[in-house]
Amino acid sequence: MATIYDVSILAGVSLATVSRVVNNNAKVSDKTRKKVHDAMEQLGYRPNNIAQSLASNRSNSIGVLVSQLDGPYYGPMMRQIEAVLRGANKHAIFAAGHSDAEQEQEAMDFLLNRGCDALIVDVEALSDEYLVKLSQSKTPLVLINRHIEALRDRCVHLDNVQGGYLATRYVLEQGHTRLAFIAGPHEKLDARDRLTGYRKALDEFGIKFDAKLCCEGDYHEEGGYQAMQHLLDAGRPFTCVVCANDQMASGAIAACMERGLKVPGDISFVGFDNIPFPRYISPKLTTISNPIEAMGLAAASWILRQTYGETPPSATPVFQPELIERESVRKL
Amino acid sequence: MATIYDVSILAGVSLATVSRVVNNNAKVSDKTRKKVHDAMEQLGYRPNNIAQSLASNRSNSIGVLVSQLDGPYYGPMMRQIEAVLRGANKHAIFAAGHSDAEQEQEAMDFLLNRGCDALIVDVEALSDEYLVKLSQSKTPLVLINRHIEALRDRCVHLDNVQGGYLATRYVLEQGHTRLAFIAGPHEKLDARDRLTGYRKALDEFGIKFDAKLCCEGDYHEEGGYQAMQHLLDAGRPFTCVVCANDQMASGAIAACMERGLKVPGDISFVGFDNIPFPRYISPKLTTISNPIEAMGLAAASWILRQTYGETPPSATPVFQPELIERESVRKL
DNA sequence: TAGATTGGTGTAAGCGCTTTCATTTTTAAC
DNA sequence: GTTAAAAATGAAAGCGCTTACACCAATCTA
Repeated sequence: MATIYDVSILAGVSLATVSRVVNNNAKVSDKTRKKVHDAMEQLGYRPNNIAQSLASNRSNSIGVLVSQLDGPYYGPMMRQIEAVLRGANKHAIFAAGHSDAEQEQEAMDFLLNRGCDALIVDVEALSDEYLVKLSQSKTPLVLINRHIEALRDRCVHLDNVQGGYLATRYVLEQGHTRLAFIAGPHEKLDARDRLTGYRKALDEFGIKFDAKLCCEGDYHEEGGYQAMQHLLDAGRPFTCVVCANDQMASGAIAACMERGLKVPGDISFVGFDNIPFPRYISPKLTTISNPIEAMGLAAASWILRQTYGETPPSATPVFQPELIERESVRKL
Repeated sequence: MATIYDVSILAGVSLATVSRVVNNNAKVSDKTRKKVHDAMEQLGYRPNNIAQSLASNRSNSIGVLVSQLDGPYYGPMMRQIEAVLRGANKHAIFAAGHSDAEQEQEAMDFLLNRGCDALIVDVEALSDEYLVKLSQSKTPLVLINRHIEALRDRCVHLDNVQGGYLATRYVLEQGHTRLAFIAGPHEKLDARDRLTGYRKALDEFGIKFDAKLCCEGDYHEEGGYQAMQHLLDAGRPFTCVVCANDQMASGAIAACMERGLKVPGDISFVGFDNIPFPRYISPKLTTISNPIEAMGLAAASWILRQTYGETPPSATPVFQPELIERESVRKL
């Protein structure tokens, strides 16, 4: 592999000059620039990223810590982040935290050790204090799916309360009055927020919240399936289930089907997140949009500007959910 | 940040000795080792990965090139790869090739420029010749979902012909004789193989392949949906559809539902890949298993041994698909 | 025309490690 | 107690690049 030295010899200039044309960051005469470009081309020269990083104290890598690398939720976000970063000739190092304090911490250390220039982080178990402290180090940081007031201009998140509210208000408007709720894990902020939105809408319609009709799931199909069994076995009547995400809604619907219940004939469903799959099941799932791709884009752009840009980025916006009306809710 | 130099001063030893204890790769007396460890602890020393890489000509990163970063297929594979690599204190750099020659080439260059120590590659558009040539460079390479005879010991792939065969044989055994097939994109090898398996089973049962009942999709829900519309509109009768993957099967089932056709009452379906979602729709999809996680594991382990291990890895096995019988096929 | 700019280029000192080779210390053998 | 072999350590030369600084020539300014 040709080095910058080889190029400088062939072009008849100094190392420094070659470096300048590679980085395009200082005055070089057109004539010299051409000589260098010709030499680079002739040698098939590729800058050694690692040497660049060491010398410049920049790794050109951004650490991305998410709960999991698979699943319908993080996939699109990662895709967007990768695309934006690669477009800027940076790269992402993805790590999975699995919603567990120890694993999240280990993943953070891993990324920090890797010399990431900045971090995009979606963690649940790490404490606010830790994140605030981390944000004060010189490594830029942006938080996804989390709202910490002290870090508000670097939190990319959805208004989950509003989402829960929209979903619930919609079914109430359709005439349902006996609602059940399949919640996400209570330790997750977004899950709590979605529940808050649910209760807010109930309040607004003067319906009392019934804890017996609120069941906690794991955000996966299986959890929704089991929660639905509980709900059905509890003996309390209801005509509609609001689910804290689409995956649980799918599991819950499967449970109904198994018992011969019609959806939405007997029971109506609203989901949350608008993941691709449930658009293709019958009935098509009415749900709440979650612009995760836009959030990934926002996070990556913010980080690029903050870390490598000349002008600092503006504060990140709070993303707004919207109702996506399909076929899983019956009008009463 | 403390450097190796700081540690050496505090411990009263030379740089070289500190490096030895950090890498644990040469004889160091217990006494010295302890002094160094104490000094490292006291200073909170963390080796600078980038400097290590430059000096040792090892980046400790493995490039992973897949078609896409999202979707039910690659997610689990990436998760597995990340877990294995991180366990070995290496990291993956993921890049998406989008099944397009230009983008795949660009992604390859990107990863190569990044100084990856090895590559795990799932590409469709890049030619066999290119890959063979690449494999002759000093960067170890393993191919996923592809079979190149010259590189057979480093191809991690599923026996897709067998999978297509199993799916088809099963429905034939259930008494179906008029089958349709929704294929994957013909430019993809695995799609062609699955179709080959389908035809093989038809042959075996003495049923003539009918091109009118074979429709190409895009491996996504939408493609399956549209292919199904075609099939239904073609006017040729059939009782069962073999789909080249689960996503298309889901889309196709949605198309049937929309027309009021019962599944499996009117039309039976088999999928392929066993992705999580269709287990939770009604009817539960009968499909062919695809051990993508095991394949990710195999690929990552192979690469670790090949690149950093003392003993070279053995040849990669061909993974075998299995039928997963659920509820979407009616016995005639 | 002297002096001050400015643009273009080169020199060389690192960045924080690894690793070869030489040197010193310890151990074992007699 | 010698002496040779083995074990432990240190000195120093890079790895391929960036960048502060120095330098020289060309261009202005008055």
